[in-house]
Amino acid sequence: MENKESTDKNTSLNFLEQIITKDLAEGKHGGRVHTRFPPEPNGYLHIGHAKSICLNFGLASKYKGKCNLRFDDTNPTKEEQEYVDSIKEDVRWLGFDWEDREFYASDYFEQLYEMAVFLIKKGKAYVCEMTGDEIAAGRGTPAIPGRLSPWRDRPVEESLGLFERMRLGEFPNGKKVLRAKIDMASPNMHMRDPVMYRIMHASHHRTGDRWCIYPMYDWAHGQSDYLEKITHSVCTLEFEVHRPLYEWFLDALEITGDRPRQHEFARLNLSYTVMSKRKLLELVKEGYVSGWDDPRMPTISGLRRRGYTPASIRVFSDKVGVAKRENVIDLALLEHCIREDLNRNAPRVMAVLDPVKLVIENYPAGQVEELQAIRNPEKPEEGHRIVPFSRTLYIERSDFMEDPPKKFFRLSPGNEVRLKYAYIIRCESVVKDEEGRIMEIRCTYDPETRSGMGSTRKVKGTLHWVSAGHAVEAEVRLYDRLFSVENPDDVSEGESFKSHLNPDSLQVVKGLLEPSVREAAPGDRFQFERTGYFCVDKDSKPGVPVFNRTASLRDSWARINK
RNA sequence: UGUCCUGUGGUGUAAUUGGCAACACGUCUGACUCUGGAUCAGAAGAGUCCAGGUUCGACCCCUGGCAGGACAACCA
Repeated sequence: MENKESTDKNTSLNFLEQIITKDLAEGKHGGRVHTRFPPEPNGYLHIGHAKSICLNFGLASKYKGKCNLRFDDTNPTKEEQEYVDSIKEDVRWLGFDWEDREFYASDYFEQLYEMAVFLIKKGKAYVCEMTGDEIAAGRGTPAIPGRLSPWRDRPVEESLGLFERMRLGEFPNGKKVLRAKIDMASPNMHMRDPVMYRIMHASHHRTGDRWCIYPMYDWAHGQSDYLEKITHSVCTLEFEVHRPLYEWFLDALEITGDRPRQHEFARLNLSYTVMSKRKLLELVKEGYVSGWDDPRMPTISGLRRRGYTPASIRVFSDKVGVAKRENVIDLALLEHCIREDLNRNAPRVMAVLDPVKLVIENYPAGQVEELQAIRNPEKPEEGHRIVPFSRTLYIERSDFMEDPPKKFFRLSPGNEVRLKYAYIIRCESVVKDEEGRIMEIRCTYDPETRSGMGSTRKVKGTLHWVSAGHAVEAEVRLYDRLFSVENPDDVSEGESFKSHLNPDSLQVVKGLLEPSVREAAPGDRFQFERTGYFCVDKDSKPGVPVFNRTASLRDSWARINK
């Protein structure tokens, strides 16, 4: 029974793996598996792209194949070198290696041009002189067939000549296009004589001004796959309707042997998150966030800055799975993945984010003890850190209650708790200001109970603390979900997704931390004891470190309390 | 009143290709702890969109519905 289950787990393949396994078994592609990750360099990568990256590179490595990085740079007006650089950085950071296979659709412009000439000669493409509006109008609607272009049956030689002159720059933008001659009555809109080339007098981030005609996605993509000998061209569901066209071009080019096949999977959606580049760009441009790498953004760079690890994102992508049905993944799963990673790997540090002073009346003024605290209980081999202890400390305001309910195990008048790594203390009295706000908690300690002394006394609660005279002040940014509703895209007519922005998604507090964080460098991650996981921000200044909250610890007391 | 795709616990993914549904997240109990985190133990929660059919037997096959999504850029 147990054996059966474990075998099941091992043999349980997702649908793409099943396709590949079958292809391999049938001897397709000569036993090769070759995938590609093909971003357009028109923005920053987000967690949805991470899924695609993990999928494509993961499939390749699982089946001992290769995965290319290919920039789909066929629209110079939207693309920039900055994006190319950030994409490369993000893919690398995620832990994937495309080796020497960094390709660009723009590398194939010449070959694509030759292929187009071939199609014209075969009578399968023609130069059309209708305006954009005319083409759109002539295409019809999904239910109504389109009309034939008046240029559809012009002589091959004429199209050939015109196409060459398009390339030479003799015509202004929009004056002519090259269209595939397919079927204006097809129920599939993409088959109604799709545009293959448009005239764009724009300089390209890689080819400069060498070209003024640029291939459309459908024309460039499949052919690029073919030229790179891709076996499995994996893309998202919205390209499903493009597949017949993808096949048509390959057929028209009379490619009969080993050709790429397109397969679609459902893109990732995350609750409390928007994923479209357009919307993310809007948040950036209109200043709702500080930039593409704002720690609240679902971009790879945002998650990185927030403190997510590459491994946690890879694990997430794995747990999310692949299928063809639309999905909305619970943000809690992503959070679970980073907690799991950081709980195991992040060193601990004590921090007080909402401090209240605590004075130990019977502890000698001026005395300082250097206590040993374990760096990471999950990794004892990492040893200890030193934490100074003194008469005046700060504890978390929420760790004290004057009138505690039954199951409150923290500090309250007359009650005892342990200060982590230090002593058992008892609360003797509280000092308040005129408004009744607690200003100071007065305690006594039991000198026999220092950690490691082997005291057998038991208390129900343990508090974390920081020595007032030694604490390091830090800016601590507490992040919460960017949107306050599960599906921000679900808006009523005329409303914007921005109406669902969470006004409390960022709260900045001044925290007090144990002095060991002085050595922390940007990118370092910690678990603040009893609080959550934090990452040192890239903008951190030497004197006052800046921390981003990666995730909070689950507060069971809050759960009991509610 | 077009074509294509998809419907399995709250969420996501499985089910050896026909043998009465498993795993993960989440939720809820409890135990333990020098963090009430972590860990450990346990529970609730779907009978697989609906209706027929084939079959000894259907999440899986067939028929017909229904629901959701994609597609009408010289974007990708």
